[in-house]
Amino acid sequence: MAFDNISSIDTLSSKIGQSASIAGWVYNSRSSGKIQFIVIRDGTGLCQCVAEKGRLPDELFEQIKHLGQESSLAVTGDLRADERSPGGVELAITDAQIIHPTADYPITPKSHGIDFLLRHRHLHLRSRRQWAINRVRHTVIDAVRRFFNDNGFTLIDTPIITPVAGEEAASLFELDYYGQAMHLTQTGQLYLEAAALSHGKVYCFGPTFRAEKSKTRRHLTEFWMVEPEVAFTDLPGLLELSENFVWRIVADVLEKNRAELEILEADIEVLEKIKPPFYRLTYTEAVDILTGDKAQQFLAEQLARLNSRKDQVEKKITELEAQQSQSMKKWKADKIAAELIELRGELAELEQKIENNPVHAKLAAEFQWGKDLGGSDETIISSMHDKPVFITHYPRQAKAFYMKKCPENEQVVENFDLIAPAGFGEIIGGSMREDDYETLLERINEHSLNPDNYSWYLDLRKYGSVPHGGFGLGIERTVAWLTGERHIRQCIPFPRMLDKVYI
RNA sequence: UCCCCGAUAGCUCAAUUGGUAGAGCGAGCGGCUGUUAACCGCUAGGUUGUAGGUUCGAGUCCUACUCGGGGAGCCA
Repeated sequence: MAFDNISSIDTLSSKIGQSASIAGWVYNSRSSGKIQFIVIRDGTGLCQCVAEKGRLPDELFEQIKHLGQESSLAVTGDLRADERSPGGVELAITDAQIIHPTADYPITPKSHGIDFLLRHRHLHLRSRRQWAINRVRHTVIDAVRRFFNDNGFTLIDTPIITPVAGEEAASLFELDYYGQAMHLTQTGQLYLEAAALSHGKVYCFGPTFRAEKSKTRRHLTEFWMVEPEVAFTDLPGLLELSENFVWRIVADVLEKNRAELEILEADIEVLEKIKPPFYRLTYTEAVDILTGDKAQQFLAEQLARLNSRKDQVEKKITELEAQQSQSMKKWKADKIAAELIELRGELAELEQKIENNPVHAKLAAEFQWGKDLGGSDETIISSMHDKPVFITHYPRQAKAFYMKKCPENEQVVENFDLIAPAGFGEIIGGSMREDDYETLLERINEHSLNPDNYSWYLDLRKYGSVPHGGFGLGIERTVAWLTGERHIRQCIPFPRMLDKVYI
């Protein structure tokens, strides 16, 4: 069989009534004596293929019957519309070529633990959920590039190997560069500022590395970040740029990946509401919310909801366990056992949240003006809103040396974070940059940094300095937010995590 | 670095008070012409993470370690 007559599955619905060939892998198969159903995936979709005894050679029928999951094959047959097929189109097999029969595929159609799946990441990428997430990721990245390219930005690639830290954080991966200590980049920003004074509007997009000891669902040691930098702008201008940018990403994903979002059970209705203007809070206002009655009340309500759900789940578990002790049909007993496993999982998760709730409430209530907002604080603010929230004007002492002091209040800087709604948390961090030579030098000294390491960066303030600023958006966090995936390790094909690289 | 939880068949999980380690999926064989994580029957599959301890007896209790998950701090 030549492959030049192969149709991709996503084009089959326009060919109903015709004969077609597809090539792919066995996603699932069921046999029923003289009729077999094989669901084939080809990277563009799923197609249920039917082998009916008599319509194809007996020998082939037997071969197909014994095909394991993920066997590769090409099949030819007649296309017909059928509601019972997953894609609405069904292929009645008349011929097939088995390309590579597979036995003992490790990832079965039943559930698996995360450790097992990550050890089999090379195969896990074929699963429906991972497939859908990676398609959304593709759209997000495409939207990012299109947005900037369509709006007069020039792509500037910044180095991955850098001699100095972008921010003073010590948690960088160190590299032996011909005997000299270098680091893997944690931001392209400083270089981008140089480029912005050449092109006006620039962006960089690439992998970023952080050696922080953060073991949470929001952290990876290697992740992708896009960073625009704009000359002649101000903080309101940056906020407007960010919200239009995020809006475009959401709109593109909604337009191009509706099917994927449905597979992922993402909340499409909520995403459709994501339109500018986003909410704007200052850091001080955010602190007032956190330490005020509103947040405490919100958390108390959340706790009540969690507890009532916990009671429901516990009651259900007790009921099912009681049923289990009675005699019953085997299939029913199995169903109850499966349900129990799921409920116990949910119960464990609820208990964790119930345990964390008062801790988060305490952290929020006792929050002191001047600290950076913690993960749980962001989650609270995030959960209280249905659209992304900007938080601006953080205390100077909590932020990086290059952020521009606010002219009206020198205790704060002109920066912002964008918090995704519904509890996901920060997806963007950005600021206006200090553009005055003397002030920047002061700030470098304040942070006990060596000015010699920043001489070229300081130079930018000596020759035609202008007000400028930019931000960074984390791709994996954005994908996690849009897809409803709770952990960002699922939002990059091959995740690198604290102390853990599987493949 | 700290706190909590866990480790039982290839995978997901059971195992009552400390008393003969089970089920489903997956694999193999058989049956079934409309299945949707199909179903039904049969078969194979185990050093209960490692090391020690308590006990007549340990998957279950104790100690240490290893690995994994979640969270805090820190950070994007």
